[in-house]
Amino acid sequence: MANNPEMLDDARCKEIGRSCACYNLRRAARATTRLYDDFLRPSGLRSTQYSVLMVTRVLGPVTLTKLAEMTVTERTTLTRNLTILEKKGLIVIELGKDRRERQVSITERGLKVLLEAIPLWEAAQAHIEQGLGGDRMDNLLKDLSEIISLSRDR
Amino acid sequence: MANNPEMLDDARCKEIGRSCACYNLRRAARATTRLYDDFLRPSGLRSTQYSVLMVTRVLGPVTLTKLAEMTVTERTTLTRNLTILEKKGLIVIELGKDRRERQVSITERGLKVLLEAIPLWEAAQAHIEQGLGGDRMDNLLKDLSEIISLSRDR
DNA sequence: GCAATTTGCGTGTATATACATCCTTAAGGG
DNA sequence: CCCTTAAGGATGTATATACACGCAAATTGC
Repeated sequence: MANNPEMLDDARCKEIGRSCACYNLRRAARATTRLYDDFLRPSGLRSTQYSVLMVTRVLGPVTLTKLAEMTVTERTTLTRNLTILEKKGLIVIELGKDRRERQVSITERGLKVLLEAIPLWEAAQAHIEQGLGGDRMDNLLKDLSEIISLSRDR
Repeated sequence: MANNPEMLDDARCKEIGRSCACYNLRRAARATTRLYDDFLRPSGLRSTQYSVLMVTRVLGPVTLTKLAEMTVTERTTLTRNLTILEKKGLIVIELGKDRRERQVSITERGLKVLLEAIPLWEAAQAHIEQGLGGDRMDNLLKDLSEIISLSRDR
């Protein structure tokens, strides 16, 4: 493979386009996001909102920073995402004992919406899982997990 | 596995969080985007901009719609992304023979910036590729391609 | 116990993303 | 040729994302 930094030929560019982890992960993320958004539409939740709500449900009252770590999201991004869920009445954000912290919890209404959304999510997930096959799916999830770790430590 | 739509127990929620293709693809995409953005910073390009520029370089003068299909992006999203690259002088957008179409081409300046960015991209890519291993990487790219196909046909 | 540092968050700004909707141009049908 | 339909784009609005920067509270060093 030519690696001359002065070279910018067609074949080399095509290879980069084909093999770029970031490009292809982003493309796949956009594609699946549209699929899941489509299925989730009746619930009024977008894919991101569904995920954040579900993680909040699992982690119970949890700080913003912890939630950001779990979801691999910038704190400042999550602040804005949470504001939307709060306005919808699906979560509450309260001051912790440590008054710098914000404790995030799901509300009754949030649980109700989540319960409605789960079958919709399952339909989207089944579409992908059945198409890809269980083994490939498990493998993919492991690879994605590894990719996250690799991207973090540098 | 319990599948009762009334159930919302902890274990089931955790399983959903662990296995959701959309959630995990988005997390991985965010993680890699930060990594690649970090490496690409000296070039002044973000990951998305680098990708669009590279695809434009490969496809030559290409219409907006075609570019949107390739990158799995909404036409309306790409319109805005391209505007930024145009303002930077890295691409030009011209009317085609069919005057509804917009023909997108990379400029000399765009080629120059791309040439600077490629070694930076290679460093980021190497970090992932070496960490994951060539075989797993190839496999991942195939899976992502399949995921895109699956997400499209419904 | 106070000053310096660290930790946890929010805001300003820019980019990225998509849907609904509208405009313009091309293609077809008679 | 005109009318209808389809195709290609742009704009309005909302959400998603991240970095630089600033603020307040907690922690640490001495």
